[in-house]
Amino acid sequence: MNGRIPRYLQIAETLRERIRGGALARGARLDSQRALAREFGVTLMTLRQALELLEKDGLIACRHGLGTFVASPSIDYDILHLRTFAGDLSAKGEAVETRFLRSDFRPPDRRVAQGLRLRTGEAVFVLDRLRLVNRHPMSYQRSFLPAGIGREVAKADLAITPLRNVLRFKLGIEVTRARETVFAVTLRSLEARELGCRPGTPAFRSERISWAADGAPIVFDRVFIPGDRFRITRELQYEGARP
Amino acid sequence: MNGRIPRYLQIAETLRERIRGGALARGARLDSQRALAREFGVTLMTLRQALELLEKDGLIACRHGLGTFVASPSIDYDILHLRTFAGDLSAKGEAVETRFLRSDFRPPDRRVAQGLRLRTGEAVFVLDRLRLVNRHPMSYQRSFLPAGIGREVAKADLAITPLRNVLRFKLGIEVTRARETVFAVTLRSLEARELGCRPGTPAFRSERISWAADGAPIVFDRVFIPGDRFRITRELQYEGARP
DNA sequence: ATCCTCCACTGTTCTAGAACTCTGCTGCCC
DNA sequence: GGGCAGCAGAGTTCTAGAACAGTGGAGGAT
Repeated sequence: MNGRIPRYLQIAETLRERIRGGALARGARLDSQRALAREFGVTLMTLRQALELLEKDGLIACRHGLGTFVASPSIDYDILHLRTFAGDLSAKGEAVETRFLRSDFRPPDRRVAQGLRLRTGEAVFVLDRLRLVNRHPMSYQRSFLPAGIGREVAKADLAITPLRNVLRFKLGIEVTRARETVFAVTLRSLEARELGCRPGTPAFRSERISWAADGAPIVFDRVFIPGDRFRITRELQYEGARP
Repeated sequence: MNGRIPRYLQIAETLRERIRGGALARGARLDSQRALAREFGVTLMTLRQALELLEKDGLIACRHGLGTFVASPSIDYDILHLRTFAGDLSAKGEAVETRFLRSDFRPPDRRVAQGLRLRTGEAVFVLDRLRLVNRHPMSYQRSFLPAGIGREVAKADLAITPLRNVLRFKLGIEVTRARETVFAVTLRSLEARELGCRPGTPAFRSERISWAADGAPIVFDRVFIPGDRFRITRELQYEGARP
């Protein structure tokens, strides 16, 4: 029956804001623990409780004798969870934003044509988007849709409406199955430019095909995510002998 | 240059022993934090540091106003994809071969030291192996083990005995839990040479920590897999209403 | 120039309390 | 009997220090 928030949680939140807001750049060193304790008017123990929280979240890294540093943001993606990428991120309290770049009708490459089961010569609707987490580019996503669906989708304002919602509410299409394949690649100049990194940067390339209930392929997504901003995590449990 | 072990680590180890040894049954309530602090002759703060460790390992659960309880080991049987990412490809009917490269005792880097919960200065047993599929190098694997375990493991003929079997049958250690994290990287010259590709080749780097039933870290595996030889695939099923 | 020792600064561990909240029970009051 | 106030005992948060331990640089010795 009490709205009281522990001091160390408040401090953690304040520091989190500073990092998120850019007041503390990645790799920067925070003030010493003693200085921060003075600034917040708490003891070392209390401040350290706050830091431990941030460290557990991977936002900072403490190094004995050196200082406390802002970790380069790397987002964990639990591959066993079925949530969409954006959903996973927003669940972690990050500010996720999708920026519409451009759309077009174009002939697909062979992988896309095969994935969407198109006849040769059939054009597809191409949709380029950029996902930002905490205002930093996180992934460059190019989606391909069959021309028939694409023509309907193109009428919607994709700058504000999520593609999934357009499919579900305007077209009544429900995605029920998907297959995702992840490759390790290096970025080429086009993707690197959009993501603000150098060509040759290591990255994940994810390709996902989504099917409707009737088995018709709906979307082919191709996503590029720089390796320094992302990682895939799995927790494994082995059954068997136990104490 | 110091074998000193913090008091809270010693206490955590003692409690771990009690749980492992059956002195504390699952679901049993531990003595109150104040009583335990008295018993070990430390302050509440120090004792709580020990409890936090055990809680993070999932061995105990603290409940405000009620007490501290030995966690009942909850096994997730619904996670059925237990095959490790970098692990056995043999199930796919490929001719898999493991080539022993070298082993050594060496000081670990920071990531390894942290993952294995080592004190600085403590050396680890390093084991380098190459996995070949159809006689082609597939992954370069470097495993790190705590020195105590490593000394026993080093006595085995690792060129012919799988590490997992050495742990299980010679040391009686059963891995019950693991966490795997996958990064996108480019290969550096050492790994590239072993794998027979050019430096700068895009690759997956997988890091896995494996824990025994009592929560002790056993192995830190670091695996490099060139991107042109491997990819991760997963099937997703969406059922009914989803977020 | 090179090595080494020392030192300042950093994070880390710990003491000895005090006051707080949360939970379940007990006993009073109706 | 039913409800509710209070209480005891549990975990939680916090103070104000002190001492320990790892790092890297400054300055002296060689």
